[in-house]
Amino acid sequence: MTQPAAHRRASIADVARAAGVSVGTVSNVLNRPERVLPGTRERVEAAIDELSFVRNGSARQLRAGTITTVGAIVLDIANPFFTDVARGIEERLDRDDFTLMVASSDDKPDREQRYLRLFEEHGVQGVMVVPATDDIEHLLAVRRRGTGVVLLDRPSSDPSISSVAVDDVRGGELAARHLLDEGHTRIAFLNGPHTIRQCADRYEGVVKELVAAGLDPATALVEITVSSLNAEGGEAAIRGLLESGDRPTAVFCVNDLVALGVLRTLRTENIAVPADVAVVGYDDVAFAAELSTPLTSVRQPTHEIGVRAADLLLDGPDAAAEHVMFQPTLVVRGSSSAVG
Amino acid sequence: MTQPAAHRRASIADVARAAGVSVGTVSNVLNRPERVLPGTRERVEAAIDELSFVRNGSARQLRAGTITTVGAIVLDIANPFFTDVARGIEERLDRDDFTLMVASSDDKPDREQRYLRLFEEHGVQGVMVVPATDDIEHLLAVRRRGTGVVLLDRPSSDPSISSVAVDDVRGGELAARHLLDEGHTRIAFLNGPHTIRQCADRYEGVVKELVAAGLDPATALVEITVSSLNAEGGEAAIRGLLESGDRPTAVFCVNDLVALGVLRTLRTENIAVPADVAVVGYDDVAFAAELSTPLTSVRQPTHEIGVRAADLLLDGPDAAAEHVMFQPTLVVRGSSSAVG
DNA sequence: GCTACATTATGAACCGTTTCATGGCGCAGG
DNA sequence: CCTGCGCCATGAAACGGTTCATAATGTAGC
Repeated sequence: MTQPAAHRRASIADVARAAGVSVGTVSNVLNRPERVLPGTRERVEAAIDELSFVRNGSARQLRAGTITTVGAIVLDIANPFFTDVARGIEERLDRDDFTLMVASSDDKPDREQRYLRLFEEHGVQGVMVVPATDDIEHLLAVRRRGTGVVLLDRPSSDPSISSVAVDDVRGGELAARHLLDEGHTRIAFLNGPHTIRQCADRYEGVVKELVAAGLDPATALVEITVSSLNAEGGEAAIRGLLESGDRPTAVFCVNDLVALGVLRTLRTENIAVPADVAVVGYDDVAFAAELSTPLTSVRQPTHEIGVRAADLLLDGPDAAAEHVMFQPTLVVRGSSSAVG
Repeated sequence: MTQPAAHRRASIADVARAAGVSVGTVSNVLNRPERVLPGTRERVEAAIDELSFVRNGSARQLRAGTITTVGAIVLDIANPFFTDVARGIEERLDRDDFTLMVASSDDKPDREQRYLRLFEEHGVQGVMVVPATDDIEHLLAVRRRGTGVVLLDRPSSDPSISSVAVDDVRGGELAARHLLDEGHTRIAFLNGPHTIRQCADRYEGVVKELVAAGLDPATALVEITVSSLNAEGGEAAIRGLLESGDRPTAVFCVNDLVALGVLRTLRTENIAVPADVAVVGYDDVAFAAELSTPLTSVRQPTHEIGVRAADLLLDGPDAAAEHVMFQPTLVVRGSSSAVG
């Protein structure tokens, strides 16, 4: 009945007092109940209920040092690609009774830093990061200080940091090759900033393929940087392109959300897909196949990316860094091909 | 140059020693730099860099007691509805320099409990929860112990806990009313378990509307509980329904992901939508309008839900609990109506 | 030269756990 | 009866920060 002082949470000492035992015993009840006589244990448990005691995680961790949580920092929590990866991570972590906390950097380096620091300061076992910048020096520093780091969805430029990625250059090639095969010679690429490695790599792949086909990227390719990597960004970019007058015959979008915005806009503007403009997306999210014009997209093994990343992190900080690279595949549908 | 012992992170004491000052001074440099002479400050900062010191968040928090982080526990991190809400939360938190950690309960009460405990033990300012069960006694307990709690997407049955919800009974009514207006008299409702309040409420709304129209729910309505609240769940459920032989003329899905699975399956099976079977979803996610058969759906103000919830949490633990209830709207499209 | 006061730096107390050396106690074996 | 051992419970040290009363030093005013 008698609660401890107005706003202070009950501590282990309060419980000990209430149960008439020492703090050590309460701690034992909490952590190694088998070492405590059943009678004593019950008294302590009663006191815990009575005071509705909740362990102070900070104190616990301060002393014990470790915690079975890992953090994930993704670019955009509203992008199904990243959340599918997150589900893969969760599935793997669950097996080892680890927990996952997800944070979203919103492509912003300072937000990424902030969450990174937060995770590190709180002593998580490790962090999986989709970096918002090309420079990963800050991640190396975290790694050096003993926190596990796995790069998500982008290859590591450093041998000491593990990564699970998909070959984005190849992805760009696949998309470009397909559009070339369909007869397009003027392609717009609605891309994100090149500071995001995936964007730079996909661009590189596209250019490579154009050059291989004997085209001059300077004329055959127009790259537009979207304001945000989602449907709104796609919509704004395609509108700009349409208003500019010289409309390309094909649009390659850096992800399916951007493609969604493009398709939406083209439909509103009564521009036929793929007849007037072909559209290719990236990620092959769940709804891509069900759109009014089913979306051609570059598929990545999302779930598997998450699982492997968690694998690597759980291998522990002393395991040798590994660099997993998956290959993307192209899924052709109606948005880019009459046959699709 | 001389790093501290092999695997121990540098502590404030190490920094103090290296800089030739006391620990108190280091702490001041960290927290109130203006109180430290520039010269001293620089020496300390140099030592911090040198030792690549990172504050121990647990120790800091143990003493300081507070932390500017809030947690969110949603049912499914891969559901755009929840991540849109999360973005709303983030946007609001950002203004007050709070950070958000998201966890996914996967509809599982024990996972919800686990994350809840994790958040509470680590002393977050508050938690926003989409409860996986009808019983929220455990949330009340958290609240009583001084951690802020806001119910997300479901009304609070308790006056002491704030909530930001959308009228789900009304949502069910809107969907049912619409299908009745379209002439359907045998409706399948692919629903989640009634332990999830939203599911129970939407069911109630459907039944209400059927009764109001003079129909007997026992014959006019068949409720099927999906195995999971996503496309796979929807697919499995509709397959079961098709195989059972007596196919209803309309399917109402508890969310748009389930509806996506249904649409996908119906297309594969060459069943015309809405001619053979009408489909209505819930949430009006971004892609709903762009599907091959644009999806009729009950729209909820996702972003606004997140913003308001964060508002309430940031009001502090002593503010009076508030119960915000938004009204859903029906967006009619081609999946349920020829005119849509 | 002395006092009053402002500015900086100090170091010990404290936060709430876990851990571990220590001690009390009962019991079996000799 | 004594020894040795196993079982429980104890209480203090330790984790790494923050905070605060206090000390040291410098400066201004009289």
